[in-house]
Amino acid sequence: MQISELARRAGVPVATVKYYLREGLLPPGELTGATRARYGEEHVERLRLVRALLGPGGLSVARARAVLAAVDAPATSVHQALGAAHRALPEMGAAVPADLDPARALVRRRGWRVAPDSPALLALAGALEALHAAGSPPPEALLDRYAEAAGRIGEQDVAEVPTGSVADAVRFVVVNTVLLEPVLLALRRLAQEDASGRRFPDGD
Amino acid sequence: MQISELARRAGVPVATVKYYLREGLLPPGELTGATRARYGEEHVERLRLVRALLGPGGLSVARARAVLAAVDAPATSVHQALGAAHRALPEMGAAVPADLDPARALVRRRGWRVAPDSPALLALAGALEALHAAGSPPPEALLDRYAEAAGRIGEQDVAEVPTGSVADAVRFVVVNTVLLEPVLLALRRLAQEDASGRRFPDGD
DNA sequence: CAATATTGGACACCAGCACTATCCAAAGTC
DNA sequence: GACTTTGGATAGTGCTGGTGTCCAATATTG
Repeated sequence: MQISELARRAGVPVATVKYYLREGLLPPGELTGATRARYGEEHVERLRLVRALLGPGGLSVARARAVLAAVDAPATSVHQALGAAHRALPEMGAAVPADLDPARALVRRRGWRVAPDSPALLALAGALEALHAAGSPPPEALLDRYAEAAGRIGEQDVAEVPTGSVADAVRFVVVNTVLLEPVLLALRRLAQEDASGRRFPDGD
Repeated sequence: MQISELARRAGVPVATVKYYLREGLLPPGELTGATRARYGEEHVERLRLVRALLGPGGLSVARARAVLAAVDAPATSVHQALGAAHRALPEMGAAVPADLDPARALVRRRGWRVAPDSPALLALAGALEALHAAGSPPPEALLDRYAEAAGRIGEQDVAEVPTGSVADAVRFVVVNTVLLEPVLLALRRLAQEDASGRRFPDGD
């Protein structure tokens, strides 16, 4: 198929497809002449993935490129690939937290073993600092419950990873890590809404 | 104190403080002359809150304005105020999901009572659609576990809300809803990292 | 075979966002 | 009285995620 059909199939303007090709989010089609290239089913899927990562996933183009590079890279082991995918995915607050200790303490209380320079650890420290600066330092007990709930989720995320093919595993991890985030946040808000309705019953 | 001291105290450039004043994120100081205004401690706190919402909280200026308006609005009941704050906080995917049913079904399975037009419900539907489009439709069981974990968190979020003053309650809800999101996401990634290390033990 | 349409590729351009810089006259400060 | 700072207004910046326009080369159609 040609670019116009590819664009139509994924519901994306042709100009935007060209943009993604330029940005390296989409692999080039097979050239069949100076002004003709052929695209396949896999391009349609990839394009849909790109749209999902950029839109609901909330990734920037640059981050999506890094993430997709991790997806494409031939990996040797699942764990290694997961690590690469995770590292490509910072996306979290860019602020450089001054004090990692509260985050480290929380992780230690859970008994989690994580890399000392894990981006998520930095993000956690930054988020805790922001809460402090905003005048609402969260009590330890609350954080522990958050961590417990997050632990369940992370456990389950990893348990679901398919072990058949490394490539499949990586794709699975990337898609689920990114695209289940909005799901989780939306569910939290819905749960809050429900709980609020039960705790403060009135005619809104 | 004057604008320069306010800016210094919060670690923000003066030009940026002026910008926030223009944008209505920060209430104007008390004018003491044509070219002089006085700011108080509450401006420092508010400015820090604004920075936390815009930076780690990930809100846009427009969204932050809406959220802060909800914080400032004199509310009559806690539940009402929470609803207003929640509604000011969409921030979630702007895509208009075509099919709300999967999201509704998930909420119903949990027994949650939420508004049928809740922004979070739309966000959930959109996120589920994105997963589908990306070729990784999540199994129901996985979603149910996510919902269960989210339920615990939402429950706890609401349980912590102070009931003394409505204003305090609103501020608490807004700050915690927004600023605990990055905490939760970071914790999930850390839990994934830990679980991955346990499931796929090797020398990274 | 000629008229028309489409393509890949290059480049310029655009709108929105969060600031940032400059300027000004009025008002403090030393 | 010189110097600095202020609030307020306006314009400009850098970045991001696209769009629009143009081109010669190639299909496709009549």
